Amino acid sequence: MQGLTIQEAAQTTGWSPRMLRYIERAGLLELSRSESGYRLYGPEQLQRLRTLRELLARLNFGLSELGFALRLRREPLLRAEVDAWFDAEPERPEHVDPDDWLRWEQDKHEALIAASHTTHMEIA
Amino acid sequence: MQGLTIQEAAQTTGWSPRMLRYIERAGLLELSRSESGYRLYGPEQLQRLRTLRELLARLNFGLSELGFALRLRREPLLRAEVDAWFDAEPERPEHVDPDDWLRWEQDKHEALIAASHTTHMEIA
DNA sequence: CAGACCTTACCAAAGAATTGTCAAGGTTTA
DNA sequence: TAAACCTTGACAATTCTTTGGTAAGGTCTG
Repeated sequence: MQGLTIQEAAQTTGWSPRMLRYIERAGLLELSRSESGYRLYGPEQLQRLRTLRELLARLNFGLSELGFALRLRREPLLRAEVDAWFDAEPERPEHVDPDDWLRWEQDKHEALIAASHTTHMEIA
Repeated sequence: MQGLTIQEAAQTTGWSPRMLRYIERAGLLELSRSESGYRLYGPEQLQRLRTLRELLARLNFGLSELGFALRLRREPLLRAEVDAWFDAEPERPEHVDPDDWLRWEQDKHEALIAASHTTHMEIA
């Protein structure tokens, strides 16, 4: 039987079994199955799961967001429409006070979603 | 004073004033401001707001997801890491039962997140 | 100056995503 | 066969996002 069972995989990756199923369900990891339907985690899957943990923690986003990134790669139409929306007619806003981009100390949670946009735009 | 005020913009776009501020805060729309700090919505902004409504409804995703798409374009590092994760060593899973991809009638909410991956993969 | 706007900040209701847990039933292994 | 796994499905606690208010104070217009 090639690969670890879900419980073993959980131990070595730090995810709970519940989450491992969730991640699979979200389309973020493909698994092989044993004859009888058991999930089988190989070295590559384990590696990806560990990397995943790191990514989410380090870059500050969640599974649903990664799920959307996946949609963007799998659905060219979606990708196109989203790109189109972003690229539409920027029409220079005249009055963009640089203050607006430093005024980053505000509402408890609205700050969070906003913060994500600057997270990796260091002082530079 | 070039542009509609937030209340007027709300009326013609279908968003609430609260949401218009939220959208701006999320980095999804840049606005000019009047001398005294009032948000000014020009025709382009109004158009983008209407399009946005459509997009979200039609393609079935939310502001946070679009926010993440924005991060992906603005933060090349993030983009690179996410791409790298997706592209890592696919290691063919031997046993991918096509049933797994039709067994789409399940858990009340887990079905939803999963469904997003097939939404636009018609019968074809 | 009064009324009707606007601003930001905060609190909280409603919804959705995340995560645990348990039940009913099949598999593996000692 | 019994213990210790696995499967899927469901319910539910927790947490995060989305959305609406409301308060305190500034602006615009009559």
